[in-house]
Amino acid sequence: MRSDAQANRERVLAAADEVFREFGQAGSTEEVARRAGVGIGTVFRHFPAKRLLVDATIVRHFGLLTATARARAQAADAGEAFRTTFRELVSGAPAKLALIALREETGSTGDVEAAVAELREAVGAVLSRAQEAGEVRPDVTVAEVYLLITALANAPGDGPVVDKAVGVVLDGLSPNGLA
Amino acid sequence: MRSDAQANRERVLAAADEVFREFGQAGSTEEVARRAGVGIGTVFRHFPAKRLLVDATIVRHFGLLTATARARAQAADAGEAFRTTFRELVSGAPAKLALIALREETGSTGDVEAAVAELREAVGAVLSRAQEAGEVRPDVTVAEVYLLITALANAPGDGPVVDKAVGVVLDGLSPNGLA
DNA sequence: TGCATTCCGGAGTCGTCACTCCGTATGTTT
DNA sequence: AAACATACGGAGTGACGACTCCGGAATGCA
Repeated sequence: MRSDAQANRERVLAAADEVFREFGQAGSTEEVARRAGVGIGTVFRHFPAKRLLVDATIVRHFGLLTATARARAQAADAGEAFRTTFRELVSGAPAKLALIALREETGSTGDVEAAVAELREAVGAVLSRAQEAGEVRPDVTVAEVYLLITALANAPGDGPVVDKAVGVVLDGLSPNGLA
Repeated sequence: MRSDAQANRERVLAAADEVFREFGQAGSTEEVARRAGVGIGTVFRHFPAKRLLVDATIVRHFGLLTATARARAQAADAGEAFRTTFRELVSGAPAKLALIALREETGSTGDVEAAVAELREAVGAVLSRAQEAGEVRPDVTVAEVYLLITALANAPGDGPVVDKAVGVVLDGLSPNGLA
Protein backbone atom coordinates (compact mmCIF):
# COMPACT_ATOMS: atom_id res chain seq x y z
CA MET A 1 0.00 0.00 0.00
CA ARG A 2 1.36 3.36 -1.04
CA SER A 3 2.15 5.79 1.75
CA ASP A 4 -0.16 8.57 0.55
CA ALA A 5 -2.97 6.04 0.29
CA GLN A 6 -2.56 5.05 3.90
CA ALA A 7 -2.46 8.66 5.05
CA ASN A 8 -5.60 9.45 3.10
CA ARG A 9 -7.38 6.48 4.55
CA GLU A 10 -6.71 7.83 8.00
CA ARG A 11 -7.90 11.27 7.11
CA VAL A 12 -11.09 9.93 5.60
CA LEU A 13 -11.84 7.86 8.68
CA ALA A 14 -11.26 10.82 10.96
CA ALA A 15 -13.49 13.02 8.84
CA ALA A 16 -16.17 10.34 8.72
CA ASP A 17 -16.10 10.03 12.49
CA GLU A 18 -16.71 13.74 12.73
CA VAL A 19 -19.42 13.93 10.09
CA PHE A 20 -21.39 10.89 11.20
CA ARG A 21 -21.28 12.00 14.79
CA GLU A 22 -22.72 15.31 13.71
CA PHE A 23 -25.33 14.24 11.18
CA GLY A 24 -25.76 10.52 11.73
CA GLN A 25 -26.06 8.32 8.69
CA ALA A 26 -27.55 11.28 6.84
CA GLY A 27 -24.10 12.85 6.61
CA SER A 28 -23.07 12.80 2.96
CA THR A 29 -20.02 11.13 1.52
CA GLU A 30 -19.22 14.36 -0.24
CA GLU A 31 -19.02 16.18 3.07
CA VAL A 32 -16.68 13.54 4.40
CA ALA A 33 -14.45 13.99 1.36
CA ARG A 34 -14.50 17.74 1.75
CA ARG A 35 -13.46 17.63 5.42
CA ALA A 36 -10.82 15.05 4.69
CA GLY A 37 -9.43 17.30 1.98
CA VAL A 38 -9.67 14.62 -0.69
CA GLY A 39 -11.82 13.96 -3.75
CA ILE A 40 -14.91 11.80 -3.61
CA GLY A 41 -13.25 9.26 -5.82
CA THR A 42 -10.66 8.70 -3.12
CA VAL A 43 -13.25 8.01 -0.49
CA PHE A 44 -14.89 5.40 -2.69
CA ARG A 45 -11.57 3.88 -3.59
CA HIS A 46 -10.99 3.10 0.08
CA PHE A 47 -14.61 2.31 0.98
CA PRO A 48 -16.49 1.10 -2.10
CA ALA A 49 -19.88 1.53 -0.43
CA LYS A 50 -21.14 3.95 2.15
CA ARG A 51 -22.00 1.23 4.60
CA LEU A 52 -18.41 0.08 4.58
CA LEU A 53 -17.33 3.56 5.53
CA VAL A 54 -19.86 3.75 8.30
CA ASP A 55 -18.89 0.33 9.57
CA ALA A 56 -15.20 1.13 9.52
CA THR A 57 -15.89 4.30 11.47
CA ILE A 58 -17.87 2.43 14.07
CA VAL A 59 -15.24 -0.26 14.46
CA ARG A 60 -12.58 2.39 14.91
CA HIS A 61 -14.66 4.21 17.49
CA PHE A 62 -15.52 1.10 19.44
CA GLY A 63 -11.90 0.09 19.43
CA LEU A 64 -11.02 3.25 21.31
CA LEU A 65 -13.82 2.72 23.81
CA THR A 66 -12.84 -0.87 24.42
CA ALA A 67 -9.28 0.18 25.04
CA THR A 68 -10.23 2.69 27.71
CA ALA A 69 -12.55 0.19 29.36
CA ARG A 70 -9.80 -2.43 29.46
CA ALA A 71 -7.37 0.04 30.93
CA ARG A 72 -9.77 0.67 33.83
CA ALA A 73 -10.16 -3.02 34.49
CA GLN A 74 -6.72 -3.09 36.14
CA ALA A 75 -7.43 -0.36 38.69
CA ALA A 76 -7.22 -1.17 42.38
CA ASP A 77 -10.67 -0.03 43.48
CA ALA A 78 -13.13 -2.18 41.57
CA GLY A 79 -16.14 -0.03 42.41
CA GLU A 80 -14.42 3.15 41.38
CA ALA A 81 -13.21 1.49 38.19
CA PHE A 82 -16.76 0.55 37.32
CA ARG A 83 -18.19 3.98 37.94
CA THR A 84 -15.42 5.71 36.05
CA THR A 85 -15.81 3.39 33.09
CA PHE A 86 -19.53 3.94 33.11
CA ARG A 87 -19.09 7.70 33.08
CA GLU A 88 -16.40 7.59 30.45
CA LEU A 89 -18.50 5.52 28.12
CA VAL A 90 -21.51 7.75 28.56
CA SER A 91 -19.95 11.10 27.90
CA GLY A 92 -16.28 10.42 28.09
CA ALA A 93 -13.04 11.01 26.36
CA PRO A 94 -13.65 9.65 22.85
CA ALA A 95 -16.61 12.01 22.70
CA LYS A 96 -20.30 11.43 22.24
CA LEU A 97 -21.04 8.44 20.14
CA ALA A 98 -24.28 8.79 18.37
CA LEU A 99 -22.64 5.98 16.55
CA ILE A 100 -23.95 3.47 19.00
CA ALA A 101 -27.39 4.29 17.77
CA LEU A 102 -26.31 3.91 14.18
CA ARG A 103 -25.20 0.41 14.86
CA GLU A 104 -28.79 -0.70 15.23
CA GLU A 105 -29.75 0.22 11.71
CA THR A 106 -26.72 -0.88 9.81
CA GLY A 107 -27.02 -4.24 8.07
CA SER A 108 -23.35 -4.32 8.97
CA THR A 109 -20.48 -6.61 8.26
CA GLY A 110 -19.34 -9.03 10.94
CA ASP A 111 -16.59 -6.65 12.00
CA VAL A 112 -19.09 -4.39 13.65
CA GLU A 113 -20.70 -7.18 15.59
CA ALA A 114 -17.27 -8.25 16.73
CA ALA A 115 -16.33 -4.77 17.87
CA VAL A 116 -19.55 -4.41 19.81
CA ALA A 117 -19.07 -7.82 21.37
CA GLU A 118 -15.60 -6.85 22.49
CA LEU A 119 -16.81 -3.69 24.13
CA ARG A 120 -19.54 -5.58 25.93
CA GLU A 121 -17.00 -8.07 27.10
CA ALA A 122 -14.75 -5.36 28.44
CA VAL A 123 -17.67 -3.78 30.27
CA GLY A 124 -18.59 -7.20 31.59
CA ALA A 125 -15.15 -7.68 33.05
CA VAL A 126 -15.25 -4.38 34.91
CA LEU A 127 -18.77 -5.13 36.09
CA SER A 128 -17.92 -8.60 37.42
CA ARG A 129 -15.00 -7.32 39.42
CA ALA A 130 -17.15 -4.60 40.95
CA GLN A 131 -19.86 -7.09 41.82
CA GLU A 132 -17.40 -9.47 43.44
CA ALA A 133 -16.08 -6.59 45.49
CA GLY A 134 -19.63 -5.90 46.65
CA GLU A 135 -19.64 -2.49 45.01
CA VAL A 136 -22.41 -3.17 42.54
CA ARG A 137 -25.61 -5.09 43.16
CA PRO A 138 -25.23 -8.67 42.03
CA ASP A 139 -28.57 -9.02 40.25
CA VAL A 140 -27.74 -6.91 37.22
CA THR A 141 -26.22 -8.30 34.05
CA VAL A 142 -23.98 -6.83 31.38
CA ALA A 143 -26.98 -6.54 29.11
CA GLU A 144 -28.67 -4.13 31.46
CA VAL A 145 -25.59 -2.10 32.19
CA TYR A 146 -24.77 -1.88 28.52
CA LEU A 147 -28.30 -0.78 27.75
CA LEU A 148 -28.14 1.92 30.38
CA ILE A 149 -24.87 3.17 28.93
CA THR A 150 -26.13 3.36 25.37
CA ALA A 151 -29.35 4.96 26.51
CA LEU A 152 -27.55 7.69 28.42
CA ALA A 153 -24.90 8.15 25.75
CA ASN A 154 -27.52 9.06 23.20
CA ALA A 155 -29.56 11.22 25.51
CA PRO A 156 -29.86 14.84 24.50
CA GLY A 157 -29.33 17.42 27.20
CA ASP A 158 -26.94 19.75 28.94
CA GLY A 159 -23.87 18.46 30.71
CA PRO A 160 -24.89 18.97 34.32
CA VAL A 161 -28.28 17.36 33.84
CA VAL A 162 -26.70 14.33 32.20
CA ASP A 163 -24.15 14.08 35.01
CA LYS A 164 -26.84 14.14 37.61
CA ALA A 165 -28.87 11.54 35.75
CA VAL A 166 -25.85 9.29 35.53
CA GLY A 167 -25.40 9.72 39.26
CA VAL A 168 -28.95 8.56 39.85
CA VAL A 169 -28.41 5.50 37.71
CA LEU A 170 -25.20 4.65 39.50
CA ASP A 171 -27.03 4.92 42.80
CA GLY A 172 -29.55 2.48 41.42
CA LEU A 173 -26.72 0.13 40.57
CA SER A 174 -25.17 0.29 44.02
CA PRO A 175 -25.91 -2.51 46.50
CA ASN A 176 -27.82 -0.13 48.79
CA GLY A 177 -30.16 0.67 45.98
CA LEU A 178 -31.54 -2.84 45.95
CA ALA A 179 -35.30 -2.69 46.20
CA MET B 1 -63.85 21.68 6.15
CA ARG B 2 -65.32 18.90 4.12
CA SER B 3 -65.88 15.59 5.87
CA ASP B 4 -63.70 13.50 3.58
CA ALA B 5 -60.90 16.01 4.03
CA GLN B 6 -61.05 15.66 7.78
CA ALA B 7 -61.10 11.87 7.58
CA ASN B 8 -58.10 11.89 5.28
CA ARG B 9 -56.22 14.19 7.56
CA GLU B 10 -56.65 11.70 10.36
CA ARG B 11 -55.56 8.80 8.24
CA VAL B 12 -52.48 10.64 7.10
CA LEU B 13 -51.52 11.50 10.65
CA ALA B 14 -51.97 7.93 11.80
CA ALA B 15 -49.89 6.64 8.91
CA ALA B 16 -47.21 9.25 9.57
CA ASP B 17 -47.05 8.21 13.21
CA GLU B 18 -46.43 4.67 12.10
CA VAL B 19 -43.90 5.46 9.41
CA PHE B 20 -41.84 7.95 11.38
CA ARG B 21 -41.74 5.65 14.36
CA GLU B 22 -40.38 2.95 12.10
CA PHE B 23 -37.93 4.89 9.95
CA GLY B 24 -37.44 8.17 11.74
CA GLN B 25 -37.32 11.30 9.64
CA ALA B 26 -35.98 9.20 6.79
CA GLY B 27 -39.44 7.76 6.25
CA SER B 28 -40.70 9.05 2.92
CA THR B 29 -43.81 11.07 2.33
CA GLU B 30 -44.75 8.63 -0.39
CA GLU B 31 -44.73 5.78 2.10
CA VAL B 32 -46.99 7.76 4.39
CA ALA B 33 -49.40 8.35 1.53
CA ARG B 34 -49.36 4.69 0.60
CA ARG B 35 -50.16 3.53 4.12
CA ALA B 36 -52.82 6.14 4.52
CA GLY B 37 -54.39 4.96 1.28
CA VAL B 38 -54.32 8.40 -0.31
CA GLY B 39 -52.34 10.11 -3.07
CA ILE B 40 -49.25 12.16 -2.39
CA GLY B 41 -51.05 15.25 -3.46
CA THR B 42 -53.44 14.81 -0.59
CA VAL B 43 -50.67 14.59 1.95
CA PHE B 44 -49.16 17.82 0.69
CA ARG B 45 -52.53 19.51 0.58
CA HIS B 46 -52.87 18.96 4.33
CA PHE B 47 -49.20 19.42 5.22
CA PRO B 48 -47.49 21.66 2.65
CA ALA B 49 -44.01 20.71 3.84
CA LYS B 50 -42.60 17.57 5.33
CA ARG B 51 -41.58 19.27 8.52
CA LEU B 52 -45.14 20.32 9.13
CA LEU B 53 -46.20 16.70 8.87
CA VAL B 54 -43.50 15.60 11.25
CA ASP B 55 -44.38 18.35 13.68
CA ALA B 56 -48.07 17.56 13.59
CA THR B 57 -47.29 13.92 14.26
CA ILE B 58 -45.14 14.79 17.22
CA VAL B 59 -47.72 17.13 18.68
CA ARG B 60 -50.37 14.44 18.34
CA HIS B 61 -48.15 11.85 19.96
CA PHE B 62 -47.15 14.07 22.83
CA GLY B 63 -50.76 14.98 23.41
CA LEU B 64 -51.56 11.35 24.10
CA LEU B 65 -48.62 10.99 26.43
CA THR B 66 -49.51 14.11 28.34
CA ALA B 67 -53.04 12.88 28.76
CA THR B 68 -51.96 9.58 30.30
CA ALA B 69 -49.52 11.34 32.59
CA ARG B 70 -52.22 13.73 33.78
CA ALA B 71 -54.59 10.87 34.41
CA ARG B 72 -52.05 9.27 36.73
CA ALA B 73 -51.58 12.48 38.65
CA GLN B 74 -54.89 11.92 40.42
CA ALA B 75 -54.07 8.46 41.78
CA ALA B 76 -54.05 7.88 45.52
CA ASP B 77 -50.56 6.46 45.92
CA ALA B 78 -48.19 9.19 44.76
CA GLY B 79 -45.17 6.90 44.59
CA GLU B 80 -46.96 4.29 42.59
CA ALA B 81 -48.36 6.97 40.29
CA PHE B 82 -44.86 8.19 39.60
CA ARG B 83 -43.44 4.78 38.87
CA THR B 84 -46.33 3.82 36.66
CA THR B 85 -46.09 7.04 34.70
CA PHE B 86 -42.38 6.55 34.30
CA ARG B 87 -42.87 3.05 32.96
CA GLU B 88 -45.71 4.07 30.70
CA LEU B 89 -43.73 6.84 29.16
CA VAL B 90 -40.70 4.64 28.57
CA SER B 91 -42.33 1.72 26.86
CA GLY B 92 -45.96 2.21 27.48
CA ALA B 93 -49.29 2.21 25.79
CA PRO B 94 -48.85 4.78 23.02
CA ALA B 95 -45.90 2.67 21.93
CA LYS B 96 -42.25 3.46 21.50
CA LEU B 97 -41.64 7.03 20.58
CA ALA B 98 -38.50 7.39 18.62
CA LEU B 99 -40.25 10.66 18.02
CA ILE B 100 -38.75 12.16 21.11
CA ALA B 101 -35.40 11.85 19.46
CA LEU B 102 -36.70 13.48 16.32
CA ARG B 103 -37.74 16.50 18.25
CA GLU B 104 -34.14 17.45 18.78
CA GLU B 105 -33.39 17.83 15.11
CA THR B 106 -36.52 19.48 13.88
CA GLY B 107 -36.31 23.22 13.38
CA SER B 108 -39.92 22.94 14.49
CA THR B 109 -42.79 25.30 14.82
CA GLY B 110 -43.74 26.62 18.24
CA ASP B 111 -46.44 23.97 18.57
CA VAL B 112 -43.86 21.32 19.14
CA GLU B 113 -42.12 23.27 21.84
CA ALA B 114 -45.46 23.82 23.51
CA ALA B 115 -46.37 20.13 23.39
CA VAL B 116 -43.04 19.14 24.87
CA ALA B 117 -43.38 21.75 27.58
CA GLU B 118 -46.81 20.41 28.50
CA LEU B 119 -45.53 16.88 28.82
CA ARG B 120 -42.68 18.04 31.00
CA GLU B 121 -45.11 19.92 33.14
CA ALA B 122 -47.32 16.87 33.56
CA VAL B 123 -44.32 14.78 34.52
CA GLY B 124 -43.28 17.50 36.90
CA ALA B 125 -46.63 17.39 38.66
CA VAL B 126 -46.46 13.65 39.20
CA LEU B 127 -42.87 13.96 40.36
CA SER B 128 -43.59 16.71 42.88
CA ARG B 129 -46.41 14.78 44.48
CA ALA B 130 -44.20 11.72 44.79
CA GLN B 131 -41.40 13.75 46.32
CA GLU B 132 -43.74 15.38 48.84
CA ALA B 133 -44.97 11.94 49.80
CA GLY B 134 -41.36 10.92 50.41
CA GLU B 135 -41.49 8.32 47.68
CA VAL B 136 -38.86 9.87 45.46
CA ARG B 137 -35.61 11.46 46.52
CA PRO B 138 -36.01 15.22 46.77
CA ASP B 139 -32.80 16.21 45.03
CA VAL B 140 -33.82 15.32 41.51
CA THR B 141 -35.51 17.73 39.14
CA VAL B 142 -37.91 17.29 36.26
CA ALA B 143 -35.06 17.85 33.85
CA GLU B 144 -33.26 14.78 35.09
CA VAL B 145 -36.32 12.59 35.23
CA TYR B 146 -37.36 13.69 31.77
CA LEU B 147 -33.90 12.97 30.45
CA LEU B 148 -33.94 9.50 31.95
CA ILE B 149 -37.29 8.82 30.36
CA THR B 150 -36.23 9.93 26.90
CA ALA B 151 -32.97 8.06 27.20
CA LEU B 152 -34.68 4.81 28.11
CA ALA B 153 -37.49 5.30 25.62
CA ASN B 154 -35.02 5.38 22.78
CA ALA B 155 -32.89 2.55 24.04
CA PRO B 156 -32.66 -0.46 21.79
CA GLY B 157 -33.06 -3.83 23.41
CA ASP B 158 -35.40 -6.65 24.32
CA GLY B 159 -38.34 -6.11 26.61
CA PRO B 160 -37.11 -7.88 29.75
CA VAL B 161 -33.76 -6.15 29.67
CA VAL B 162 -35.39 -2.77 29.32
CA ASP B 163 -37.77 -3.55 32.17
CA LYS B 164 -34.93 -4.51 34.43
CA ALA B 165 -32.98 -1.40 33.50
CA VAL B 166 -35.99 0.75 34.27
CA GLY B 167 -36.21 -0.98 37.61
CA VAL B 168 -32.63 -0.08 38.36
CA VAL B 169 -33.26 3.54 37.50
CA LEU B 170 -36.37 3.66 39.67
CA ASP B 171 -34.33 2.24 42.55
CA GLY B 172 -31.87 5.04 41.98
CA LEU B 173 -34.71 7.52 42.19
CA SER B 174 -36.06 6.12 45.43
CA PRO B 175 -35.16 7.85 48.71
CA ASN B 176 -33.17 4.81 49.88
CA GLY B 177 -30.95 5.08 46.86
CA LEU B 178 -29.58 8.40 47.99
CA ALA B 179 -25.80 8.24 47.97
C1' DT C 1 -81.32 17.23 -8.87
C1' DG C 2 -78.03 20.60 -10.36
C1' DC C 3 -74.31 23.66 -9.50
C1' DA C 4 -70.39 25.64 -7.17
C1' DT C 5 -66.85 24.62 -4.32
C1' DT C 6 -63.58 22.01 -2.22
C1' DC C 7 -60.61 18.09 -2.51
C1' DC C 8 -58.29 14.12 -4.60
C1' DG C 9 -54.82 11.58 -7.45
C1' DG C 10 -50.59 10.81 -9.43
C1' DA C 11 -47.63 11.99 -13.40
C1' DG C 12 -43.99 15.30 -13.79
C1' DT C 13 -40.07 18.64 -12.02
C1' DC C 14 -36.00 19.79 -9.55
C1' DG C 15 -32.41 18.89 -6.49
C1' DT C 16 -29.49 15.75 -3.94
C1' DC C 17 -26.72 11.81 -3.11
C1' DA C 18 -24.41 7.38 -3.73
C1' DC C 19 -21.48 5.63 -6.93
C1' DT C 20 -18.57 5.23 -11.64
C1' DC C 21 -14.88 6.32 -14.91
C1' DC C 22 -10.79 7.77 -16.70
C1' DG C 23 -7.16 11.26 -17.64
C1' DT C 24 -3.67 12.94 -14.64
C1' DA C 25 -0.45 12.91 -10.82
C1' DT C 26 2.35 10.72 -7.30
C1' DG C 27 5.02 7.18 -5.24
C1' DT C 28 8.15 3.23 -5.90
C1' DT C 29 11.56 0.39 -8.08
C1' DT C 30 15.58 -0.53 -10.77
C1' DA D 1 15.97 9.11 -14.15
C1' DA D 2 12.90 6.28 -16.54
C1' DA D 3 9.27 3.20 -16.35
C1' DC D 4 5.69 1.02 -14.02
C1' DA D 5 2.14 0.56 -10.79
C1' DT D 6 -0.88 2.61 -7.84
C1' DA D 7 -3.82 6.62 -6.35
C1' DC D 8 -6.10 10.83 -6.95
C1' DG D 9 -9.68 14.20 -8.50
C1' DG D 10 -13.97 15.48 -9.86
C1' DA D 11 -17.28 15.71 -13.76
C1' DG D 12 -20.90 12.57 -15.03
C1' DT D 13 -24.87 9.00 -14.18
C1' DG D 14 -28.96 6.92 -12.24
C1' DA D 15 -32.12 6.59 -8.58
C1' DC D 16 -34.85 8.49 -5.21
C1' DG D 17 -37.36 11.87 -2.61
C1' DA D 18 -39.73 16.37 -1.70
C1' DC D 19 -42.85 19.15 -3.80
C1' DT D 20 -46.08 21.13 -7.88
C1' DC D 21 -50.03 21.17 -10.96
C1' DC D 22 -54.23 20.44 -12.85
C1' DG D 23 -57.98 17.41 -14.82
C1' DG D 24 -61.38 14.91 -12.71
C1' DA D 25 -64.15 13.38 -8.74
C1' DA D 26 -66.65 14.09 -4.28
C1' DT D 27 -69.38 16.95 -1.27
C1' DG D 28 -72.77 20.12 0.30
C1' DC D 29 -76.23 23.53 -0.54
C1' DA D 30 -80.44 25.41 -2.84
